[in-house]
Amino acid sequence: MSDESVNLKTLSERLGLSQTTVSRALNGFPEVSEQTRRRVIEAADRFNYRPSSSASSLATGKARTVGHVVPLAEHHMINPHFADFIAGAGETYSTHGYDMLIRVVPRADEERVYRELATQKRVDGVVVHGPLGRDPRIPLLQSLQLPFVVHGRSDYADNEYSWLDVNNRSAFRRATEFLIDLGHERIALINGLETMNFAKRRRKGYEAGLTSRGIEPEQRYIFSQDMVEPYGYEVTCRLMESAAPPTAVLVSSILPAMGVVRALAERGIRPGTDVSIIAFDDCLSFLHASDSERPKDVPYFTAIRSSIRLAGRRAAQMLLQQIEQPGATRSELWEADLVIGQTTGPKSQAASQ
Amino acid sequence: MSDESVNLKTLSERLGLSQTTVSRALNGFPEVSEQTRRRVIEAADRFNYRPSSSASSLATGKARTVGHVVPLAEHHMINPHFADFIAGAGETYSTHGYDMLIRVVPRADEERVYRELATQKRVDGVVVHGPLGRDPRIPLLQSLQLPFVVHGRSDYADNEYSWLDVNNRSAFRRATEFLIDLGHERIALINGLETMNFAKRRRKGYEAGLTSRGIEPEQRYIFSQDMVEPYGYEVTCRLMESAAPPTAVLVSSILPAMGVVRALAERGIRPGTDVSIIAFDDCLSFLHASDSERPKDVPYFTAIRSSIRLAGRRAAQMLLQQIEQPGATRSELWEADLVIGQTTGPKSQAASQ
DNA sequence: TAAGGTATCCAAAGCGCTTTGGAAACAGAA
DNA sequence: TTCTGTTTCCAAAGCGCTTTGGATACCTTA
Repeated sequence: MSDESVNLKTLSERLGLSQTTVSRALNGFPEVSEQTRRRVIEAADRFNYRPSSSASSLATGKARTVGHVVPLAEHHMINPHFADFIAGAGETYSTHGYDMLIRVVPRADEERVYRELATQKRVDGVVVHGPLGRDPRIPLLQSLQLPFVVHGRSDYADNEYSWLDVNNRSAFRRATEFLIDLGHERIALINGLETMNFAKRRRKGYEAGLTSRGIEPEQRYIFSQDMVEPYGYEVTCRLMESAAPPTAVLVSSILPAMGVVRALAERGIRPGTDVSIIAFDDCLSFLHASDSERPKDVPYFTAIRSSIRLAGRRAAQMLLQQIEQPGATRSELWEADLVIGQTTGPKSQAASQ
Repeated sequence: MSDESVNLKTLSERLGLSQTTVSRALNGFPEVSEQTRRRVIEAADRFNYRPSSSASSLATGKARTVGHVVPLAEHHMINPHFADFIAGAGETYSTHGYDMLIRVVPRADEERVYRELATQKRVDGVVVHGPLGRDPRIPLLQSLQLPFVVHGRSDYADNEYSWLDVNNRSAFRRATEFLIDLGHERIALINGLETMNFAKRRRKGYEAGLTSRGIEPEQRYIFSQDMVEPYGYEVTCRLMESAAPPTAVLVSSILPAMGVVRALAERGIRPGTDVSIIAFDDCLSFLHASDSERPKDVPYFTAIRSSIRLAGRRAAQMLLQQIEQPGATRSELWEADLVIGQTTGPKSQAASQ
């Protein structure tokens, strides 16, 4: 079928054409007749020709690759939400002929890695994950002139950059008010680490919800940690042993929420009946039924929902757009949906005493 | 500090040396004096010089990149275990100066993508995820001469290739026998999709365990689906409503196992006391406490445990080794640990009637 | 002193592609 | 017929690196 390696040179020789013409025919330039173009394309896939990516990116200066630098947390936890975001972004890249480059590095090496990616021209742009309060990566990338999109936001009032975020504040405020309207007053917040910007905004929303209904936020109901299952479990155990256990909890992710459910189950406390739970649901694929065709019945968790996979898709689109026509920074703020499931209900009589 | 773009040419001009010498100094060749080498290295990082990756891979023919092709299932589920595997592999790549390239593509495009990666010389090797019974990717990659390591195994008796796998059969056999020795007889298997090779081996192990103790496997206790949380929930609901509900369940992943717990909790059935559960635990980071320093107390799930993150690390090492000295295929079969937690116990009297 | 080794360095030829600046061929217009 | 404009193609110069095949200087040794 095909020989060793067909490159532009051998292909053009076989066709009796110059490399220029073949290259132009394949890349859709107008200065080649339709007839030869067809001939070239036909030969190209008969000989299974694919341009060497390193050669073309050397020649063009474009890598047709975007980078994702994922910091390795101290305890080597990798954010579980990451997989779905990556899946979404990856779909977009694939359909646009881009590749995804991932570097897993310790926090301390991040800056070096971004510098490397930029000066090596390894990637045409990057997606920034998990922005901090005033994230140093943002000015860094700006100074490196590397296009980027932030998934989330950082607190730079004066600084224009592209981001895609969920309105965490309003989502948590609405959820809190929803619980209060059900009669709940002692509402716990099981939040993520507040070094993450989104966690801070979520607490703000929660507090705004409480104070809007005349309830004073209390420190003993607020928790902040890595969003893993055992965290939800342990916090709930402690809360339920405490003097005035909450009648509702607001949880920053489905993962700790499952821990909450487990802790309650051990104590015979029924979610939705005895204690209400609202979780932030990133629509992680492994927590949802895989046959998406089936008509949805009432979901288990009452949740504030926003698909992280769609976010990945959209963030990737925004980045590609920015790469292809530089300069235009654009941002999007998504509202999350409040979806009523089985884990919320009016404050129970038992708990109210 | 530094000008526009420093490349080999400008750097060597500033140093008053040839490109050859500078290149050799930086790449540790012996034919350059230690003195000039130091001078070159010092200048290189003063000017923030980094060789263009496309140029060097064009010149050397090596991409210093490994590929992971992740197939997009029909229902767009991305395997949750994937994130931790990738994290492990990514660490290894980073410390060895390799990059990780990920392509998320529909199943139907996989072959084309592998061909592309190989003929473009985009990557030096690939990791194959989730091998099927007789996975066509294996002969394909062999014919493409692209180094690869399979995470898992495929059923090619005659065919030598590198793989890294957990001994799923023995793990599930041991777990089954453990349950039988606790007095259980009606043991359900909540398995993954049997198109995946590992799921088949797990069922074999389960059946071997049963028959070794004189129990006939029964179809009604065996389930096979995508390993998501709702799957465990629904199957358990059905099982518990059935005429002869199992007194123990063996679950192929922690994710459906959480669904099992949820279904039991709803019915007031206590795991470990009324019904025993053993789950296969890939040590997913988001299900474990993030402070790994803390002395472990008894884990919640009794589990057959094997860290998928370590597997990722090891698979990456094996691949890099194979890339750097081609030809040597090597394989490893890991035994999983049976870790006793709180979800197993002797068959309860209530259930035995 | 000359011959032979060795330690340093360099010019130039690729790697496989894109793209600039024509050239050739052919058409229609003067 | 000659001139201008189009269409279609090409030769050659990069892109930034590695690497081959010397060259040059500096020591040894006979």
